[in-house]
Amino acid sequence: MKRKKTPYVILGLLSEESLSGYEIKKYIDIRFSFFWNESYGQLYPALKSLERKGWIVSHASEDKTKREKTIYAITSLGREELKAWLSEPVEKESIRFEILLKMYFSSLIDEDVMLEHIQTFQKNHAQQLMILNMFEKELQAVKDIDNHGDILRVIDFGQKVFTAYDEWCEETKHYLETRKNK
Amino acid sequence: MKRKKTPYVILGLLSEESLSGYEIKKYIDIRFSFFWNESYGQLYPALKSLERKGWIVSHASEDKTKREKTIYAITSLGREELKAWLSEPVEKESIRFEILLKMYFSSLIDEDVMLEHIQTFQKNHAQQLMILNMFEKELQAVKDIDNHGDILRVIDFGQKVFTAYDEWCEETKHYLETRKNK
DNA sequence: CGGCGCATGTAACTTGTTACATGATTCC
DNA sequence: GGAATCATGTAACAAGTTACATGCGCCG
Repeated sequence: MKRKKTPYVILGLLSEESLSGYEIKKYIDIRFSFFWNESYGQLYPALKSLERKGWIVSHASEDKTKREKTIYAITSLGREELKAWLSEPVEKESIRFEILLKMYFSSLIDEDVMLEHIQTFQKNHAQQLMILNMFEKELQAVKDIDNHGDILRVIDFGQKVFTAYDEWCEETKHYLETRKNK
Repeated sequence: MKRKKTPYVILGLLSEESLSGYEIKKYIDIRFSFFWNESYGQLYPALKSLERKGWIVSHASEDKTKREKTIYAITSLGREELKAWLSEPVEKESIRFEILLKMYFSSLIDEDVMLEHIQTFQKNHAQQLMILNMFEKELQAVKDIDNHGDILRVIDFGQKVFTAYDEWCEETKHYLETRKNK
């Protein structure tokens, strides 16, 4: 059974600090983007639903000089539910790599087109790897965060995987170049 | 804009040989499982829709000793559409790694529970890697398939990535063990 | 003759994306 | 004053999963 996971990302982030919906989205886009994504269409309704269940509570922002926003805070019930979910087995992820599908059937198209695809894929992920390396450096500077080590482990996952991608791209480009010249 | 990709997997497989819906599903489950998946709920309706568009045609199986099945074959129009899709840029994949989300917030739960998660994740992917290694050996034995090299490239992707996963798991297990004993 | 795999399908549901709307505030 | 970003939302749509139904053919 596929369980909705949006509520738990929200709970996770709110377990660290109270945030508005907009801030949660920002947070996910910046920190989690390499392994997670959420759209507003999922996020805002999920916040409403979590509040109805009593897992989170909202209050207006205090800084009256700025535009008011709705800040959400986790409740102790929400914290319990989060812990319960964290303890549950990880569901099998269903991944779809369009690039591999195209590579698999690439004999049907021009090598140069496939090379273009690989090039773009490689560039995109090199970019992501760079960002991760930056994050890692930043994190190593400030060691006072409590889940410092856990975050570094998550970043390391990205670094390992994106490095693997890069190597694959290099080899595959070479393969396609060779195939082209015969 | 997110385009449905099920039709193109079907077209791809049918570009190699004519198959029934059931066979297509089998094929994807076995050969593509590490980077793609389809459910019958997507597959059968997609076949109907592709036939209506004239991208594929169906005919009853010939072997009358066995139970009849509907075999689909790609049309030249379908082949053109497949090629057109293969040439289009690869869309950004939206990946969600539940294991990383749980790792990120793992300070909230017992180390042993998280270790269990990692253990399972590692075991599952080690299994997949083994299967890929098997496939690779099989493929290297029979070199007469036309897109032999492309398939090997796809397999290599899986091998690289799953090896990266395994290393990450080892290091993360070690990290959690250390964290546990302090 | 019972169970498993072959074979095809669909309805109900859940999940996720996109596009749009609205208006405030900030920065140049 | 106009563009960008902050901030919150929703309706319509698209995509994907699950659970179920049905029946054949083969093997032990």
